Amino acid sequence: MNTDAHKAADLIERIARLMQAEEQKGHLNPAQWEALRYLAKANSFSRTPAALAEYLGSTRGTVSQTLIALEKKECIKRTPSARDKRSVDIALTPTGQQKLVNDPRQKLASCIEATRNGLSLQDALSQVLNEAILRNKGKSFGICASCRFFLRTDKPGNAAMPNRCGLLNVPLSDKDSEKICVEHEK
Amino acid sequence: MNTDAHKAADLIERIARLMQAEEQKGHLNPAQWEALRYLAKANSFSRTPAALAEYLGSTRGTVSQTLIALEKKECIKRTPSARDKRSVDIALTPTGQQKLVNDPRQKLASCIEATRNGLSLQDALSQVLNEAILRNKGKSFGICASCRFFLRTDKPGNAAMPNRCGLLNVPLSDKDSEKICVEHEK
DNA sequence: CGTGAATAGTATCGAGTCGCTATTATGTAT
DNA sequence: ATACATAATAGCGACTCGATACTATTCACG
Repeated sequence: MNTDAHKAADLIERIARLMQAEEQKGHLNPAQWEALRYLAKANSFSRTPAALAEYLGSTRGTVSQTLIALEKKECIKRTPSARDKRSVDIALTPTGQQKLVNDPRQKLASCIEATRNGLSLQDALSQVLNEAILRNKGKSFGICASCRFFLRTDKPGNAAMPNRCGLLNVPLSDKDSEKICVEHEK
Repeated sequence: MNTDAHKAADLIERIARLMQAEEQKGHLNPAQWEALRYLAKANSFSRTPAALAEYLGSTRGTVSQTLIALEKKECIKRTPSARDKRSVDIALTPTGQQKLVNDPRQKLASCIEATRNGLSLQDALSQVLNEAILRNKGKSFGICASCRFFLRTDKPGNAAMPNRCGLLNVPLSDKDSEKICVEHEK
């Protein structure tokens, strides 16, 4: 049993492992990098320990520890949520944002660029991810603009917040609409 | 900066992470799974701690610990090498081989199969890996038959060992010729 | 041919991940 | 009002991983 699919699975894991070896070299480790990246592109409803755990396929306990480490390194700031008093809002600090400028992932991206296959690779991989999410009943973490709850309300009188989330019933700026969300559904 | 290549890099790491979450569930963890898989497909010259460390992009110290854990679980057996008295030969035990039958990686392979993109994905990813290896001056770990040191000697009188490795100067069976090797060069 | 340098592997330490099992605090449903 | 669900964290044990130090071989070259 050594199909193309198996070989491709092999390659995904091997590339990811070499990538992670790269990430380990700095002051942040792979889990911390992934958390930082997530926080940078998630909307405010999704910047919570629970959502991050879901995204990483991990547990709240583990993520809690990762966040403690990141806070100690002053990359993030945790504040009690106003919406839900059980919950915690996470925000990147300037230090955290600065880290992402030198994200080691860029090395992988540049290798992909060199093969000139980026677009087709992205397409094929997102199909694989969709399939995996479907099977694991996981969340898709798509951007708001592609969500079934997304409402484009284009009122001229409200240019700053032209859209809404129909699930949480909150206004969304154009910028928010391009961020990823825990509640995203196709 | 959010090119196709960046998105593809994102996807590789995210898929790998979900995969690793799957692997964590069993009695073996991701590093141990990768080691087991490597040992199953590496030729005997390549089943050493040093080669495994190179393959994983890790260090000898770390790999040494992983191997201790795997030996405790009776998945592998370590024996002093006859060739080089500093070195250690690693072999899978029947228990170790049995583990691989239920390799959680098969879930990923089956997701890839479902997209019917296995072949092109394999092709694109191996280009990326080659590029990454090139840049990191890493080893390619290809199969013997594709190596510049590989000699096909097709003597009728030696059907069991029809080939040779020109670097290590040893005979190779057809089966050996399909295994991966630390010394592989294109 | 012998000696110094490179190499193979291991031990050990500290920081951190990760699954697991509480535990506390808060929300929700009946 | 009470039971149940959910958000987060604390603490435990096994393990990874980088770094450093150490032993045993092997190799290169003068």
